[in-house]
Amino acid sequence: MPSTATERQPDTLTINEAAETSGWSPRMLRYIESVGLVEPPRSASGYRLYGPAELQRLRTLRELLKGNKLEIADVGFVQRLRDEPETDRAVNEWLDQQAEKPEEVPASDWLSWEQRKHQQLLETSNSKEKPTP
Amino acid sequence: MPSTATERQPDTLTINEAAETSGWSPRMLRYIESVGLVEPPRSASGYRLYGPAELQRLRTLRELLKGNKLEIADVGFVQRLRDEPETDRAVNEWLDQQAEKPEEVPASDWLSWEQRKHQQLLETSNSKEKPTP
DNA sequence: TAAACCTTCACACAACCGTGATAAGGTTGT
DNA sequence: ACAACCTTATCACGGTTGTGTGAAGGTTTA
Repeated sequence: MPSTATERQPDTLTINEAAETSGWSPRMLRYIESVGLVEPPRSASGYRLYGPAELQRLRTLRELLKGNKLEIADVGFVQRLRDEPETDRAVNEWLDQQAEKPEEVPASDWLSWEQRKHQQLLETSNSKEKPTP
Repeated sequence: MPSTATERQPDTLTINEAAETSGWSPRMLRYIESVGLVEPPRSASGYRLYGPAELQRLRTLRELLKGNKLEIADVGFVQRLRDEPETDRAVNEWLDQQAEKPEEVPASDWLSWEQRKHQQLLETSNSKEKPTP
């Protein structure tokens, strides 16, 4: 039989294989995908195909969470703050208000930094579509 | 009777008064304090004393949450990221890994921005003690 | 075709979050 | 001294997170 378009690449793993080599359970791989942290491509019939990049992300995610006392939702929240610079700016402004001992910190430093940051964010973010998984 | 050191300033409110004028319930004022977002000073006998600054923060917090679909814990988490620049850096690096289409974005921009950011953070953060409430 | 995968959906459950209510006890003010 | 506050601590309860288990059904492969 000739090779078709749906043929599996040599180093793409299916979900149970990826689960074994990454340490996550299949259930958690689906959950992590639903949160938007590691979204593997799909085969023509809908199977998740984990490649080396996804496996690497899954392993480093594990270390990230364990090493910093973080939860999956926390990382998802930071991702949301990147996608919504206005929200990020609003929260940071509110927190700045707290530290506002006006004679100690000019605060314009913080503001200009925030502005640079979001400008970079907009310049850098290219093609962030979520095609309704 | 002569004035003592514990005499209340004219524009400091006790918790129930602060609750009425801020819209939060007394319960939530204690909760918000436990999360570390608005920590009013205490009288000699332990009563919370809300001044104009605290009331302002409580009102803007309300708007912040409603306007951005945020929860109290979310704001607390951003505060934690400010207190722990290493954690913030770790999460952002992990998220950068995802967007790493190396031929499109130099990524050194992002890195240098992150470095500027945390340098500013360190320079700016002065006297952040939490005296075990 | 039948086993062994995969898919989504749903029930379950401990742990925590936001919130109220309530109890037991100290403080303030008249 | 007594009412009206304040304090901390606890029970409660619906909602979310992180996780397992299982059902009902498509796909791959021997």
